[in-house]
Amino acid sequence: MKRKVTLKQIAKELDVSVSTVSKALRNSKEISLDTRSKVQAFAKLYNYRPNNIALSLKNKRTKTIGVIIPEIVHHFFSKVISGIEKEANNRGYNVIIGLSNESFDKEVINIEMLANGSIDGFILSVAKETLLLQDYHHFYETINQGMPIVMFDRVVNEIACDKVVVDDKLGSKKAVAKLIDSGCENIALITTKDYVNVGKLRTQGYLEALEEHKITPKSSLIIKVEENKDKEIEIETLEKEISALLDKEKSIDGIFAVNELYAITAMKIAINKGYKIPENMSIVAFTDGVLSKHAIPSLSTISQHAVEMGEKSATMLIDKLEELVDEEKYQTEVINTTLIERDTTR
Amino acid sequence: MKRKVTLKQIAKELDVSVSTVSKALRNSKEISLDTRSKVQAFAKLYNYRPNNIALSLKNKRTKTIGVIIPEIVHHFFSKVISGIEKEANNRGYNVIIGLSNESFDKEVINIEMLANGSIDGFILSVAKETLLLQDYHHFYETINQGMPIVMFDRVVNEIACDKVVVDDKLGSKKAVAKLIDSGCENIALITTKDYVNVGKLRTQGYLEALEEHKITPKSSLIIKVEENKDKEIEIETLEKEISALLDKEKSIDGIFAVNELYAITAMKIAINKGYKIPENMSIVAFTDGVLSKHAIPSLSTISQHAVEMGEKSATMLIDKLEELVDEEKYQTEVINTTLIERDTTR
DNA sequence: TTGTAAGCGTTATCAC
DNA sequence: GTGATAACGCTTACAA
Repeated sequence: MKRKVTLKQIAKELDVSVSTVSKALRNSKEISLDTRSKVQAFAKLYNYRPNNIALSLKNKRTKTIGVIIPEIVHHFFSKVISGIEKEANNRGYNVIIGLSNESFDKEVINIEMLANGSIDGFILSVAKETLLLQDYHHFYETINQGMPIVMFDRVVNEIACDKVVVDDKLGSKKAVAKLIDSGCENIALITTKDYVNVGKLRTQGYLEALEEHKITPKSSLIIKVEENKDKEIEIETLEKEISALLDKEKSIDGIFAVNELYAITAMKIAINKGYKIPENMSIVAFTDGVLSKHAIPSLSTISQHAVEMGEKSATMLIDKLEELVDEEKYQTEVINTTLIERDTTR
Repeated sequence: MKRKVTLKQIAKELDVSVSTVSKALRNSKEISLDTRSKVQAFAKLYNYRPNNIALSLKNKRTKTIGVIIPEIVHHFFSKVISGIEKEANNRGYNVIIGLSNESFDKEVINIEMLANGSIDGFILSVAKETLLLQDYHHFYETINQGMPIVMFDRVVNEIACDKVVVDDKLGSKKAVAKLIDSGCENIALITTKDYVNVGKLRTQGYLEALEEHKITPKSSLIIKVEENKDKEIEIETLEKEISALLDKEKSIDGIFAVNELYAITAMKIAINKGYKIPENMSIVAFTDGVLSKHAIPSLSTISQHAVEMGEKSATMLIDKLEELVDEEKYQTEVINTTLIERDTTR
């Protein structure tokens, strides 16, 4: 086993000084061509690679980005990460991942763990619990220490930092408009409670779309799901609510759900109840993922372009780190949504 | 903006030496109680946190694990990561992610990037291209430098390192046995080409299960999918093959597919052709994921316990890093598979 | 009880 | 053209 070789060892072996080796390897013309080639040959032979940690300490930058997300077993977030990773790697950065599991404490711990020199900046999406508690001290502290943050998707408006978001309201409007255009007149909404920002915005989009088309929203057509750590329970509860809704409101001919899973759940129940999709029931979901694509029938969705969100977040962060952009100026990038028409709409 | 405070600054401020501060913070009783509390109070006030990079350099360990996987937008891999992350965090380690995108070059680059001091050890699943090229020099070099590797799922048998695998053959046998037990007599197999190890093993399991039940395998019932970087094309091609197969072999009453997507694809076509599932067509997939769970009807699968694989991998790596286990002794952990019976089997 | 100095691996500055 | 030295932030053996 040959341990990693260091400058010191090369210097000793070749009987020159460490600084000579260092310069020779960077091909400095301070050093004679003779020495240079000798050193370089030796380094190559022993497969010398500079130690990143030493470089980080010296340069006060690690060339790595910290990413904190609520969960990773989630199509949207893993897509965002793949976007971040792609852009980061292109620009010579590594990516270190922390999971908050939607917990405030884990988010704080993860941030503290990474903020002590391990990374140059954060890209993150805020945990639900944090949003609920509205305790943002860890973000403020990080920013105060001069470490830049880019928030994506679940952002905190009042914090001064770069942000990458989707136009949730507009996305919803597109979805609902599609349903209306294809002839739906009684469109149900399946959304989350309002404290999750995106749920709130998507609900607004639904309402506005109806109003713009002179349709009076009826609260009896809206289900607001209480989220549960145990998804099974959440979905079971939702199933009952949907079933009751469809039994009571026979006129429903369209459903807009704020995420794939709610939409799939609704579709399953509708199919069981004998609805023909999309003939007498159309469905659109926010958030495009594998589930929608491979469902039978495949679901029409609003795509959030997650990969693009990741890329954009990384670009913004790295630009700031490399001072290509004014340190004090914060931007909010809005990523477009697109309607993907598949088999649940006419 | 208050930049991060260092030992040096505290020392200067309090007019003591750096080492006194260092010791005081670690509550060494070498230092007078008076000084200790003074230093600790000051450190607390200024929210002092030791710089991880400096510690890493000093200790020659970073307390971070490098994970290299083929893709992250993939239920199995993201589950494994969540397992790794959980165990790593419990033991005070961070996780840094590299994606190979199934490419040999990207795998090599990622490993080289991280192997230069950034991490203490690797957990990885080998890229398909690497498997195909059978060029493993980057693994050998890493191990030679004294950096431990744990391979999971897609492993290279000939490399001496710890491994965590699933018993693919046995898992397949369970799946096929289930089909046979529930009355299927003509079971089709949808698998990958043999160079992907898991595809090969799963095929073997299928064959053995048939033989053990005195059923003669028929090659006409087997589809070997040519994988394609463009999944769309891969699936389109597969759709045609399945359709042709079902048209030709009317007696098929069961399908075993080596992954979810192949199974879903088969199911879609079978449904279109008027088969009733599971009444006259049963389906089981290897690999449990969201797709299976939420498909309509929901798919019976063989679960690989991905989270457990991740946890186990992390445990093995960290045990080795912390020398709780013999450095020279390599183990292969086999994770059990379980049959999850849902609505596509009787 | 406190401080000095060396060392982790690297690079930049300056002296020879 | 080469090398000694200091510095990045921290710990620790040893000296005072």
